[in-house]
Amino acid sequence: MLQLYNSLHKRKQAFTPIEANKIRMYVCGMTVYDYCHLGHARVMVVFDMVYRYLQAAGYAVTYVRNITDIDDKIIARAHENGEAFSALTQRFIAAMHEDEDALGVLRPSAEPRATQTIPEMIAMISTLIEKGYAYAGANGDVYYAVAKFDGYGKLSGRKLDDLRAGERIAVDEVKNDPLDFVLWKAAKPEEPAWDSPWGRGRPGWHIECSAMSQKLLGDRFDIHGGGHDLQFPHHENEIAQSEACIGHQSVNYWMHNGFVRINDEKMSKSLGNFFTIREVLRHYKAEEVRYFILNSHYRSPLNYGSEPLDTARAALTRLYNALRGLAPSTAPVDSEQEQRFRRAMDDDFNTPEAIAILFELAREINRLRQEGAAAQAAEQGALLQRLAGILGLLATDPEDWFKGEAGDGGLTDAAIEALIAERAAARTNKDWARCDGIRDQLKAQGIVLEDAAGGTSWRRA
RNA sequence: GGAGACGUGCCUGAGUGGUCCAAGGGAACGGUUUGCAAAACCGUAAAGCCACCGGUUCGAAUCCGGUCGUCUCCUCCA
Repeated sequence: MLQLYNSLHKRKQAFTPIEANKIRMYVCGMTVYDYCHLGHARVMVVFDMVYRYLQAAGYAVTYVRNITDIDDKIIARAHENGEAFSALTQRFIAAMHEDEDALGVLRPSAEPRATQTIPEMIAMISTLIEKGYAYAGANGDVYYAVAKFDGYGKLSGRKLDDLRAGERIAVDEVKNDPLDFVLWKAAKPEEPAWDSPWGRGRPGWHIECSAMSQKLLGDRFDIHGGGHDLQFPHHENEIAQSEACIGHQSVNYWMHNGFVRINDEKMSKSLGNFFTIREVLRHYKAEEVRYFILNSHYRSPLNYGSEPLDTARAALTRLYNALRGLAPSTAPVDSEQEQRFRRAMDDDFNTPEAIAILFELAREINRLRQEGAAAQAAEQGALLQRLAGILGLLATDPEDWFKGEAGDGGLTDAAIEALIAERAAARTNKDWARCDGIRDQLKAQGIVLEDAAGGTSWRRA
């Protein structure tokens, strides 16, 4: 029985889908004006893990993750670059897809774009005005009247009075209430704009998600996810918009993932302390990054640094080592390990616990191997691969993982094999000096040799 | 100022009333294996009371209160 932490109620709850065996899930995606950083990577990987696990658990999952492709920052950046905003967003959408593919993130069922959902947004805003939840300002902007919505603050645990007491709310004479937020922004000349009943303009950020989720998932869906920082105001505003519009609850479970941090500080664009995914992938394999993310619980803070990534590398080396050279086989069904794996995952996606079970399997495989039980080892190997696959791990062929690619100026596979053959001859002659010389020579070039009963294998460290 | 989260070994990271003298990974130490290594297996050590203080309970890392510390949100942010 899946239990998940619902941010709306601040506790774990048993998960019950709206429709039996089906799940509709929406996650707030990226605003595409720059390369994705590790914080984005965490959202991608975490919800990819959720998506994979829910499917493995037997649900038919419709997973929607939007793309915000119109926004102030996009307009500003395009202006700086002297290019059309659509050219900018197209480029960064492509880059985002490259990063996702590298990280083994499955494409969502749908990736709606804000600019392709404008009519739905306009319709929704119109409904909100009709129902008295929104009003058009004198300047052509349309605002949501926060005070009109009774449940405002229920997700983020805020009270209107507390918000008003905050010093950071700017006074704005166009708004009836400083807390009101914009649904439609009148366009300045030269800015991208769409026609609307309130004049040419563009949608506010919050209405985008309400409209896109409703368009693709309907008035009521199961799970809504996103980064923890979106809880307020973005998700709070989404609730206000969607629920005022349809007249009932729209999302059953809200999930928020924790931040990636640098030296105990949130990694963010505004702080400037971020690493892009592609930067990190120059030093580490994508699977190491994925392991690093999944090795802590999705709601915990995650500190980025070289040590945890190195640890991830060592951990994956151990797991792949267990799989190396195993014959293809069929995994046992409903084994004790699999049950425990599922129990861990059912407990609000406890991936660290689930990963611990992968290591137990690795140990078991190595043990069986030593005992000469090759067939059983292969079965457990198949199980290890299947369970890891639910996390999007261990999908690479072990040989490829270990051998990787020869870097610039590095030894080719053939050159390495030749030296190993030469060393094998020296071994037969018990010419240990020559043997060790070759091994040291290779080691100096990042090649590690491992002698086993069946012969010598090697890996790029 | 308001709201909230967190504080577990050398590092990382689970565990949220008894099965915990606390999982898993990394690092360390010993043994087996190896020509020697590496990898692997077996084992050991490492958290003297799970930030600190007090309370509830037959029993707490786990619940409650306080203290200290760290972080987040209240402005765009995943």
